[in-house]
Amino acid sequence: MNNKKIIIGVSGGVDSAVSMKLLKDQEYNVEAIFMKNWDEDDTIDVCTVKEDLVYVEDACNKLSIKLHTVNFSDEYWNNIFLDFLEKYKKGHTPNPDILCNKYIKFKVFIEYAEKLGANKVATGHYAKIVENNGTFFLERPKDKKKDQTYFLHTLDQNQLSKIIFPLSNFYKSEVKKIAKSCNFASYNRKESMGICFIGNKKFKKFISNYINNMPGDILDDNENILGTHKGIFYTTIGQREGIGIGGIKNKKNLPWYVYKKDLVNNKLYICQGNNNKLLLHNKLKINDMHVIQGDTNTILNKRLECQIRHLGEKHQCFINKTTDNSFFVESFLPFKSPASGQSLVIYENEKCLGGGIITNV
RNA sequence: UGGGCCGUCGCCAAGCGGUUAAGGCAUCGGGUUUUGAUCCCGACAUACGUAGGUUCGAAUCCUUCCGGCCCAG
Repeated sequence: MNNKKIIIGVSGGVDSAVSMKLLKDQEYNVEAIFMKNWDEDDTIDVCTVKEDLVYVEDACNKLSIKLHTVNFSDEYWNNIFLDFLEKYKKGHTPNPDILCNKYIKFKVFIEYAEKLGANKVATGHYAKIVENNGTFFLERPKDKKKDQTYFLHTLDQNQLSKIIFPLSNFYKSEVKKIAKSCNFASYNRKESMGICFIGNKKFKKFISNYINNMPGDILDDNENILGTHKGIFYTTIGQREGIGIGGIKNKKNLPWYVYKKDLVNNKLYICQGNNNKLLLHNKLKINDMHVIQGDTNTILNKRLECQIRHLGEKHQCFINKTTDNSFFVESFLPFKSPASGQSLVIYENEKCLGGGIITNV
């Protein structure tokens, strides 16, 4: 039993608590790690870390699992947050949670687990890992509505070989039932959302602490000035909320969406209607392409599927290499409001093949 | 200064004598979502530029004034 030592990363939510329980049932020697990746004194207010820890301790106690607490704030700051800020300052919209999985949850965390004598780690992600003759594949989980492969597409063979996702064949509803039967305090806890270190609903306020926002013009596609924005960094492509443009004479009664940001002139361009052509793009340029298995040639010139956001619309697509070593992804169904900095993730049936960063359109 | 038009929620905008004064946008609150967004649901004018009048009854008719626009000048 002791050679089946596994370290599980826990968050305080039901998913990781139930994952512990499932691993325990499989007679693993389970120990838990609660990662702290942010020093809460830097956040705006709400410190959820303490509260999370209460739930974690509750589950660990009920399962008699040893709990370790680690602080990866420095690693997080250096590997993720600085990059995150850098991208934002360039007008991109990065996805820190993807980087967090790549550099923290499945790198620093694995290294730490190995020091504790475990050769396997687990998390409560909804995703599946399948091994075939020594090659590991990342696949969509049973519960398609909770599919988190989008956030995990940067993992490599080495990482996948060490990970177990206990929830790969469970529906969320089943997980909740198990949590209830185990009497975990977290069983009906509200899901936490938003970037891990910010929490929900505070994004603009948060980002303004790190980036200077200057007011500027809001224009339509004919260069008519429609209003003033509070700062171009507050916004992202496809955004509706917060633009503050009301009804305008001789314009349609449709909401306005950001379709372009002009960093140089600090101008924000908006258009009306969720399906406005200005928001739609059939071809995206992708950088930093990562492929989970094999090399990037394996994804070229064949019909694949991709999505540009978590749980987003699935696009049939073809991928080509560009002359400058980037990739073009073409889709018949246009991508709606693609934002540079966001990730495009590629699939073939149930398999997640990898993905890259949208650079421009 | 003559002539014409117009002033209804933060913004657009219906209503033209009896309506609980449409609707959209914005905003706010909630739901969905381990990024940013999107999306969904809910809230949101006892009040119709002002002061009088007509009428059983006015945002709707008349007059005063205030404000804005257009054409003449």
